[in-house]
Amino acid sequence: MKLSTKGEYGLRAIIDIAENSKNGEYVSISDISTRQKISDRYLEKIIAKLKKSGLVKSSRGVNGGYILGKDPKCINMFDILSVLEDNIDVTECMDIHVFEKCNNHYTCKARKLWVKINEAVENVLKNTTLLDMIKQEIKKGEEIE
Amino acid sequence: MKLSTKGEYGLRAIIDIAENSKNGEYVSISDISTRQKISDRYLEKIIAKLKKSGLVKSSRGVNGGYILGKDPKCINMFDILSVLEDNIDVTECMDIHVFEKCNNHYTCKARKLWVKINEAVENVLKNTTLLDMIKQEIKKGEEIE
DNA sequence: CTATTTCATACTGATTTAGTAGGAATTATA
DNA sequence: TATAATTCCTACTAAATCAGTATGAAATAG
Ligand code: FES
Ligand code: FES
Repeated sequence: MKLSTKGEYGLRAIIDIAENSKNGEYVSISDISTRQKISDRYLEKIIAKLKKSGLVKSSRGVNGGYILGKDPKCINMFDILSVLEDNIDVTECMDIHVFEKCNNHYTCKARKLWVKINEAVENVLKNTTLLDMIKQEIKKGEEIE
Repeated sequence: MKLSTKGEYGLRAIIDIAENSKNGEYVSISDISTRQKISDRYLEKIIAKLKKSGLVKSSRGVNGGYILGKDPKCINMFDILSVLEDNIDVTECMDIHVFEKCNNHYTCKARKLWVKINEAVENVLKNTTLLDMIKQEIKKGEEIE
């Protein structure tokens, strides 16, 4: 039940972009990779997916890099992770294309749980925006730290 | 973000046991494997985990097999899946033992999402009992099928 | 022109997954 | 007591996936 590093690194990367292109500056892979301590070659490949989906836009050449493709409050976690992860469902049999795999799709009791888990996860993902992730939460009593 | 077959098969197996040992009869691996269409050798290994954790009890020899170790309403999905899956958290860094892995555990913005997902999944798992899974739901309008 | 950057494609070692295999121990029943 | 049915225990393995490398072309600012 684990996310791949693509999902993990990719989310960290887009958060990094959101935080570091505040003045319209492009954020380069090398910057992200040093800040996030992730292999730059690997990051390239991961960010390519974000690019392809339109979640980020790019500029080549000197001072190039990436910026968000949309307003951070219009990007939610489901958008991001479904691009990064090959599939986001808990089991194969949740995928309509492989529904024959199960011995008895329609009566299978286990299926009820997969549905519930999927719903719960999707609910979190769709209701959490990129803005939610980057905004500072001011909580009382935390000044001490 | 996918469950392993251990989790999938294991849950189907314990549901099968719950449904087929109604009169105190032990349910054998070969019965489960033919009903569920899962390799019996593989099932052996999976059910061994359930046995070890006390979720099922076994009897060797002729007419042997497995029965539930507890009342199905006292077994929840978290109990079952945490025994079957090596880890149930969405990312490594949710594991306290590997918290150094993250570049900055305390300020990492991505972490907020991992926490939310984990909470949502745990909530479903802990609030769904084995009894919930096996009981027939009578819904109006389904007699037609 | 040159340095810097993304973009595209192919390759690879390590790890994990999903099983298999062989046989010992236990038990009901005839 | 012999036998068949069952769990139990440990080791092995082929295939797939993961995580990352490698190479170099294309674009662009200065
Ligand atoms: S529907 Fe896939 S496990 Fe049953
Ligand atoms: S705490 Fe693990 S990704 Fe940040």
